[in-house]
Amino acid sequence: MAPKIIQKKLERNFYTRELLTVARNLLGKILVKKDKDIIISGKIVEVEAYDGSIDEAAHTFIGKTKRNEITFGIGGFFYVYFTYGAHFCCNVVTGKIGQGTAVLIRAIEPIKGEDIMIKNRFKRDLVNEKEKYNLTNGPGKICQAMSINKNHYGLDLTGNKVYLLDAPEIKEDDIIITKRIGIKKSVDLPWRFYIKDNPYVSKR
DNA sequence: CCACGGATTGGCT
DNA sequence: GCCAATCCGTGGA
Repeated sequence: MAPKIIQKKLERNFYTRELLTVARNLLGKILVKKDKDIIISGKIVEVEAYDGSIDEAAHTFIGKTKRNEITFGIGGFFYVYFTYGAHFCCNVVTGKIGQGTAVLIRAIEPIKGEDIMIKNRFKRDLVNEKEKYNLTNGPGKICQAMSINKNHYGLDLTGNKVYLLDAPEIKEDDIIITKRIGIKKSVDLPWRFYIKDNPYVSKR
């Protein structure tokens, strides 16, 4: 019998490290949302880092506000924000108290509950192969697929509603680093990381 | 295939 | 009042 892979929840010390280290190491980890007995999960395949101390695109560049205050706490909490009057996006808070650093999760590859994600996104069955990848290849799409919203703001990722499972590190050669997308300020920082050739990455 | 613009809430100046 | 860490539909090549 094949050995069962033990999936261990990431602990506080994973998140309290430096922003870009956490961002890169988030690739391949499993994002899980548990609501009663319903589990939805997916492998993280694309992320972007944000650091308000030097990065004008970060929500924390203007300092601490009610909206972003969770990111000034210790790493390992969930920062969910609402934007464009329509979409939620989710982030992992990193670092130590007072920093205002977080990693935006931009794309995941569905693992569990794909049928629920399809229903949440399209309210119907898939009509073609393309839609399969259109399920979670963007930050707003992830939140719609997983039903993540303002109720999940500030959740502790070492808790049991939303958390991350450990997984083997992605090899250096399989990580692509580029400028971030969809922003207008600090556009040249190479703080976007994604897994090479993964079909769920939001753009090539 | 690509480019463009509308939707629509809420945070901040 | 401005505008956003997005998504989707439309229209043209």
